[in-house]
Amino acid sequence: MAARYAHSTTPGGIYALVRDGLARSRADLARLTGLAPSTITLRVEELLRRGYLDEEGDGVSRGGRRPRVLRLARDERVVAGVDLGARHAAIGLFDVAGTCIVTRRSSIDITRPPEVVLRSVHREILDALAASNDAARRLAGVGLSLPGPVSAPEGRVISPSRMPGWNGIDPAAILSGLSGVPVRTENDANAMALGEFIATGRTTRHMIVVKAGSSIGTGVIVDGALYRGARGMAGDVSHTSVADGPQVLCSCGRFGCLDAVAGGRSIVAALAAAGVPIDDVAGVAGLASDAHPLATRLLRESGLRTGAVLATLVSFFNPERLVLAGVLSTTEAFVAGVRSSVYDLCLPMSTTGLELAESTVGWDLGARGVAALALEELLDPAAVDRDLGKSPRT
Amino acid sequence: MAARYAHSTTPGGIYALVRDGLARSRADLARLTGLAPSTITLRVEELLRRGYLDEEGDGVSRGGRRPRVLRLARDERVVAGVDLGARHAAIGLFDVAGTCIVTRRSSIDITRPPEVVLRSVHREILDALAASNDAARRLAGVGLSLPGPVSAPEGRVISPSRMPGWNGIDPAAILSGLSGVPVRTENDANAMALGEFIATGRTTRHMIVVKAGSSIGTGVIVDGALYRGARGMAGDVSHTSVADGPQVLCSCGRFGCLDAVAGGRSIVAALAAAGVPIDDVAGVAGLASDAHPLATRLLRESGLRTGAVLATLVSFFNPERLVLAGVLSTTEAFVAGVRSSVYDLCLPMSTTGLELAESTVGWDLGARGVAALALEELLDPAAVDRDLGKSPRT
DNA sequence: GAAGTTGATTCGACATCCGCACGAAGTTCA
DNA sequence: TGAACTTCGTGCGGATGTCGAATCAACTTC
Repeated sequence: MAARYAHSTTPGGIYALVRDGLARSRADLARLTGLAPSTITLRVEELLRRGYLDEEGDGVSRGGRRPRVLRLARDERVVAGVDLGARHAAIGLFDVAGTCIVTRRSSIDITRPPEVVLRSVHREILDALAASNDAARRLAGVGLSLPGPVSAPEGRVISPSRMPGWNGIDPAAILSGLSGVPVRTENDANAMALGEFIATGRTTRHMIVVKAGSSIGTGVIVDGALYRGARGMAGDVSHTSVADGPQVLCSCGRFGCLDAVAGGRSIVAALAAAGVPIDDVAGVAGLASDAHPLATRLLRESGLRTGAVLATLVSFFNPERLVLAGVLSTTEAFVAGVRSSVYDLCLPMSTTGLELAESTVGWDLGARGVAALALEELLDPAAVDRDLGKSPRT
Repeated sequence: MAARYAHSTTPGGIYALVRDGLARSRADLARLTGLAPSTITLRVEELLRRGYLDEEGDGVSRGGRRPRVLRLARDERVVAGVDLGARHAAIGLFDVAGTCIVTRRSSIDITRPPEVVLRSVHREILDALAASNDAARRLAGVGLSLPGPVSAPEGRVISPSRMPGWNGIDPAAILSGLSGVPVRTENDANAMALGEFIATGRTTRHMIVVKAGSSIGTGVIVDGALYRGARGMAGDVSHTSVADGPQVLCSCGRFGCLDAVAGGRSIVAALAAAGVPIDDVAGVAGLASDAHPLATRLLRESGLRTGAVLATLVSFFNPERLVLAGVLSTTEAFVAGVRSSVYDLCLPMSTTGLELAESTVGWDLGARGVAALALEELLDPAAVDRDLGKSPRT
């Protein structure tokens, strides 16, 4: 968070502090930026005059005069966060203040051509917008989360194992062409990490968020910002070998990859082989909640194996939080398995002070995260600086 | 590097740019900071007047007027970088410009009590200083690198497997008490990562440096700065389980840890068991350079196993460079093993653009890195800002 | 030797930000 | 029900810092 708001003394920086909910009054801003109250007054006045900020009325007193609460100026702009899974899409609409207007789920088939999938996504967005009972609202940006590697900074899909026909595609360009608004593409685990980071008040410095669903991936927060690595591939552990795991053939051609021995898809397959045919990963969780013995055992094993890889990552990365998200982590068995492995395989020095928790946000975690990404672009502090004719400070 | 020099428009920032060799002239500073040349003139003038900087004469022309080369003001202050291994200490003395005055190695026994070891280290530093033929020089700071986990920000040694009697110790306090100067403690792999980062011009954004010696550890550079994690434990992979490794009992009580199946100590033990008694890890490298079959095979296996863990880290962290350092990585067999594993186990998307190289710096890599840490404290940009009466900018 | 480049300085104009005093609007406690 | 204290926000003068343009300086190229 320190890193993220290093430039917070510019008008755009002040704007961002309000946008992200870190400051709600002029006094907050003065504290956070270190600027003199008088300076803040001038800056805020300008932002109010230009229509970037709004006053909401008085807040609660902290023992003295009540602060005058600031918020982003309400306007008609709306961003969509779209989290595409293998078979479902989660779509959320948010106003510029980041408040959720509506979320919905719909069925898709990610194996269909990008144009087809994205056209249907676009229709869903427009439909949700129309259903929101405010004709003035208009779409101003989209964040798109995909279940596969996305290169940075280009935003292209790179060799996705579960999305045939998407390799090398730039989905942002397609969806932007359909919708006429800027689109930001991100990997699903990264989107969830960002969503979790925001949901917990942007306070965690170093965090790993695990997306345990059909496949298993991680998103990484370093120093209060999403970490993408050199090419945007950071966090992709689905083809990591699991120590002591069974030598199952993986789609990548190797044996014993995490995805192949612990991913939700592998559990579905194992259940099917045992004569328990279910539709998808959600079905596994359903079975587990009914105390289905085999499903529970498979989930626990999946957790143990996932935990084995996470243990390595925890040792290496020494995060302060490790968050479990995704369908599998809604089951007690999986979570218990992860806990067991991590605490067994990590040295105490790595796990003391480590908070290992399940995400409290539900199925729209990724949509929220990727919407924040779109908002970030829409409400660009640098653009505010430009508008106010200030050169961005170092 | 962007992150490190985000505050570079303050006097201290300008000082740091010169200190770290990124700027050698006023024109360089103007380019790097974005400040107007006139502003740079004023700032530099102040720094010259205050005795922080010096002019060295003219540099080489780039097609126009020759730049007037700036450097840190020469003074009598010297910092020591001390890299303690299990049996040897590497000591380097550096002037404030970071120029190496002298390096030397000496024998130590890290299993002896901290006070004893550090007293001998202190004597060595004073001895080296006395031998440097400049009576005016005086010690002003020490960086201390240790072969075990060091907590951050406290700088205490945490459950080191090879340093009995050091647990919970604050070596900086002891050595500071002996020498009367500030001491900074750091883990050895972190020190090497910093040394490598500096030796390659501070240009790499995301990097993993592997210290492969008696034991195996990593140091991590994120966004151009040493990454320590939540508690300073980042990079410690010595007790990570190796996929498909032999189930050797490790000092931590588990089986198949990286240290136990690939660390130099394990190779020495394996050679001894086979009737090839050698002194230490350096002996293994010696044997390998004489094409000793067993030593070579063991080194290659060690490389393969180390590479297996590194493959996971590369997938997770997506660095732009992976650097091999330490005694083992001076052998072709070990390096070949690492390369083989990494390229076998990583997806191409993680290794395209990955530079996998051996460090070009020798045995004093860690000493250089940790000396830079001491210099950083000694030549604190914030102190310069304070001295010049400027408030540090955001 | 003229033209073009690069490096560095001078100086006036301008914008910014702070310090401080002050006003506004609360809470706490006798 | 005040008095004292706290927190929040504003107005104004002045110190400070930064920039821009012009200029000088010194070298390379042709």
